[in-house]
This record gives sequence, C-alpha cells and structure tokens, in this order.
Amino acid sequence: MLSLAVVNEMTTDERMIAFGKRVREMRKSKGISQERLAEMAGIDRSYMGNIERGEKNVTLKKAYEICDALEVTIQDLT
Amino acid sequence: MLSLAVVNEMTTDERMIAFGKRVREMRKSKGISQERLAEMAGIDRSYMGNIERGEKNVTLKKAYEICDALEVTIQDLT
DNA sequence: TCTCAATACCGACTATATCCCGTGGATATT
DNA sequence: AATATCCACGGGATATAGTCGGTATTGAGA
Repeated sequence: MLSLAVVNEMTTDERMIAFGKRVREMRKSKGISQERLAEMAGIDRSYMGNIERGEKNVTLKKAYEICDALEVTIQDLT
Repeated sequence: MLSLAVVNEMTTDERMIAFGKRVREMRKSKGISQERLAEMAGIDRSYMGNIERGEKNVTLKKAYEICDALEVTIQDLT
C-alpha cells in the first residue's frame, strides 16, 4: 500500500544517480572532459567520475561548485 | 574586477545559510519542532539545528530526506 | 517567579565524503 | 605499432559529515 505522498517519488539513491547523469549530460553538452570539469570545479578527477556514476553522496557545497563550473543552477541538476 | 558569470551569485557559504533558513521557514510553516522534523527525516536532533543555522554542509541524500519530511521539492529549498 | 518546551551548544565518537596516486581498458590518431 | 586522450576502478590517507548524550539558554505561559 502506497501513500499518496510517496507515489511518483524516487528513492534517494535514484535521485543521486539522476543527479550524476545530469552532470554528465551538461558536461558533454559543453564538450569538456571529466578531468577538465573536475579541475574547474576544484574537485578530484576520480571523485568526479564517482559523482557522475551516482556512486557518491556529494555535499551541497560540492554540488554548488559543480553548478558554478557548468554555469547552471542547482535546479538544472536536481 | 568581476566576471559577468559571478555577478549576482552567492558564495557557497551564503547558499548553505540560505538553505538552512528555508528549512526553518518550511518547518515553522508546518508548525513542527526541530526535534520532530529531525525524527521524521531520520536525522539527529542536534544536527538538524546545525543545518538550520547553516553551520553544516549537508549531503544531497540528507537534503532529499529533509525535503521528503517537509513534503517539498529540493527546488523549494535551494 | 516557576515551569516547561524548544533550541543552542559541547565533546567524543563513528561513518563516509573527498583527495591523491596509480593502473588498465577503450578508442582514435599518426 | 605507437602514442595520446578519456574514463573506470582500486587502495590508502585525511577531512568532515553525522550520531549520541549531555547541559545551558531562551522564551512563553501559568
């Protein structure tokens, strides 16, 4: 039995994965590499890979820094 | 000298504080206590205080869980 | 003033985000 | 074949998110 509030919602893990996918889309649409985006956002290169694959639970600050590097708002990524 | 991309932007710390303020507003508009929201979101009570004061850099998962407890989207908090 | 609920604050602990460096696979190019 | 780029993936180190249990403070109401 599902409550109305839960219908159509994603799990937090699914939202993490969706977040990573949008980061990857945005990055590719700008034609830059993972490593390049990582250094623009001040993030470790291997960690950026983890984020795009939705394997890591990023903090809000890092999310904001990725937004800044991609020149998008956090609404665009969530 | 400011680049155009930076004009009108907030620092990440300012955005953390704004996030916390919105959590507090939303919580109060629902008439519930910090401690109650904390248990609804599965978060420690003292940590919830830190979040509302913008003292802690919460992870996306926790942010989503707070959204769920408040029955709002993350766009409402960011 | 007294009480009570709500919140702020504190120290110690545990879990995990994040960094750093290296390796290997895939693909494209010369 | 050789070189270069991009990315997945690994282990280990460090920083910090998040928990837990307590105490202090604040503000509202009896």
